[in-house]
Amino acid sequence: MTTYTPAAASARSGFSLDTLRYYERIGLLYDIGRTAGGQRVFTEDDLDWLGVLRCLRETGMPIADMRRYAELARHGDTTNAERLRVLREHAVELRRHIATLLEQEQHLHGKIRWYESQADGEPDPAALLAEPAAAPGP
Amino acid sequence: MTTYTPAAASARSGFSLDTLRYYERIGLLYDIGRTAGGQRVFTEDDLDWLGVLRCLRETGMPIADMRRYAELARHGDTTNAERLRVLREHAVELRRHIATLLEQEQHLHGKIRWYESQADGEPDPAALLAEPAAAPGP
DNA sequence: CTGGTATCTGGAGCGCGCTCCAGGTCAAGG
DNA sequence: CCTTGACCTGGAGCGCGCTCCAGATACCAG
Repeated sequence: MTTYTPAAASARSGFSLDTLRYYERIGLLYDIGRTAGGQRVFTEDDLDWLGVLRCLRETGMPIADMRRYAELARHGDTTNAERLRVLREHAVELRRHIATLLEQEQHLHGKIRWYESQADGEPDPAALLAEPAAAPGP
Repeated sequence: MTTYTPAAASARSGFSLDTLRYYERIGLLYDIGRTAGGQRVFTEDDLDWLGVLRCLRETGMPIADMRRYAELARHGDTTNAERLRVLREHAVELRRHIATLLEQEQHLHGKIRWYESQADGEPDPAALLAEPAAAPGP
């Protein structure tokens, strides 16, 4: 069974060493193996779990919620239904977030187009009176 | 010319009073009018500008960058080209961010489907040996 | 065995983006 | 007028998610 040193786990997961230790301390990582001397030993499964953490983290789940999820995961398959609930709720949140980003992206491109039109029509002095802070349209 | 009290500006912009004051202190808001007694008076243009700030903020632009943008805006139309550059760069960042969110959303739904399949096929004991931490597919 | 690098622990510190507070001033209704 | 609620300033405090540090220990190549 392949195992990984902390440095390797850090490289593969993309989390810093300090973050890995921090995650263990606060309960996001659990049952991490140790050598006789007390150094951490990461397994493939640990790396898979870190992948899950990365997904949740990157999609904006707060650490507190991730702790709840980790707690459920630690308690075995009897918590599957609850875990499903958590993930579904998070997916809804995520969708909302993406939606507002897409919306604001439109505004942003509206402003960009406005500036582009300014660059093109530069010699027109009347255009300079327009309000750059305002959205280009009504 | 319509003007707004701080409370009204807060309500319309969605920023708290404290945030509006904070934004003025750090230079995101500038040339905000005052009454004889020193109370702020917001104009329509100020609210438009707050809309811009909201867009940039919600799309994840750091305050430091917004200050740069505000500084440019404060210096009139001669900075249009630079402002355009800033917005374009931000739009690229934003696109990248949305892309990773959409990607991770797929992972998330993959995990959700996995849990759903567990719920359905519950009586199969072999399924319980599968690793919930791992992504369902390759 | 020895030296050098990797890792350990507990705890302090940091950067960001607000948010709250104290102690006072302003403005509008009665 | 006078009260009452909105607003003012400067500065401290906070929640989050790490990140850094000191001082000690573990592992491994030579």
